[in-house]
Amino acid sequence: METTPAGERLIAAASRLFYRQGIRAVGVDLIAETAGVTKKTLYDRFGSKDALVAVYLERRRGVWQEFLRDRMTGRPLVDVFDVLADWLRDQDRGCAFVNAYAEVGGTGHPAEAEIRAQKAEMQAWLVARAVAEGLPEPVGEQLHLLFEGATVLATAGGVPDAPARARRAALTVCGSAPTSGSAA
Amino acid sequence: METTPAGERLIAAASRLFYRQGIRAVGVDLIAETAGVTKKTLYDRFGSKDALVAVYLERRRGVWQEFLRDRMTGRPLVDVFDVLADWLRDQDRGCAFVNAYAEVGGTGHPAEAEIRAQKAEMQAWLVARAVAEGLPEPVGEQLHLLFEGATVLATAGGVPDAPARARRAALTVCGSAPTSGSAA
DNA sequence: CTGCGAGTATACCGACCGGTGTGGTTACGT
DNA sequence: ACGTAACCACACCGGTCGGTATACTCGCAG
Repeated sequence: METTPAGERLIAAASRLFYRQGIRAVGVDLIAETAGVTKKTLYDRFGSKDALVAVYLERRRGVWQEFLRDRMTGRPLVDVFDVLADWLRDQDRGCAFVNAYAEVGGTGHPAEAEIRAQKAEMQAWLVARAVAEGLPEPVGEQLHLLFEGATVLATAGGVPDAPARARRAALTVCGSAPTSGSAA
Repeated sequence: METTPAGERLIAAASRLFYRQGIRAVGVDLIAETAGVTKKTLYDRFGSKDALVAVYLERRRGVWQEFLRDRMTGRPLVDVFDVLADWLRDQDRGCAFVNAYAEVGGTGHPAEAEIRAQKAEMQAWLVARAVAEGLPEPVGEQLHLLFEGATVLATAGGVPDAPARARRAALTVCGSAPTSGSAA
């Protein structure tokens, strides 16, 4: 989605507001006002609030993926949990896609495709990296479970060190770690 | 929270509607109408929509915990992921507490306490069961990560067999399983 | 110099939001 | 017989919702 300068300001304003306050909690009037733009411009660019929501998620998907790639170059896969911890320091409302699903899931909203796409993209990335380190594909999928679990527990669960716990679990799952005290 | 017959019908209606459509998406008029009750009664019983939301989550916490205890008696801890899969067959909108956090997180909403309480309760239960099976406490916490991850991926992620994957990961974490093909 | 895309400002729409107020009816406990 | 809790019906409140309409200005490319 490319757009005009006013369109960019609208996306920026909507992104901040949607993430911090939720999608339904933010009205189009507030978005337009925050962007220093009239409602007319919003509807000229995006056609509807729902479409703007989809663009918001599409952009956020790109931002996260770039952050991830930048921070992970040259580091072992388990460091993905340290990168997550860093990300969550600023993004204290958790996963925007999980949050969006909570609001629009199962309604046929255009954002649903973006949500599924982000989860699929993340899983594909983890599996690819796992395989590159000589690990079997299912291990990459299991790391994805730990990754999503850590995100949820660090935010909604109020467990700040969830990513660190996930890292330790990941070492076990990857086979390079202590298998607990009661290994049969 | 105990209440009158009309109050119970309101909680039942609110629970169904909040879970399926989201909290902000459901108005008090609809809740009252669905319960076959006037708005006045709703406000006489609960005082505000926010308070009703908190009661909704409080009740749901109890329902899940009962479901969990019933289904898990006499079964090994890893079966918790089978129980989750069963639960999610009906509850296809995922975790009500994660969803609620998406809508009210960080706003001082009375529901926040209930959300945190549910996650703490679930973790405590897993840790207790893990310890009872001779596993160290951190393993119980790691199972919690897998549990939350599986819930998210099975719903928002569109990965129906996420609980099954989590079960396999759990076997590794518990130390009673294949440690992947490339164990150093 | 003209046409057009991007933007401004403002006013409006019907519908719905959470919440309150008034008044009346039934049932039960004392 | 009286008070009270629980409910009903209905009407009302100011505010906000997503979305549309009209009319005007500016810069730029043909």
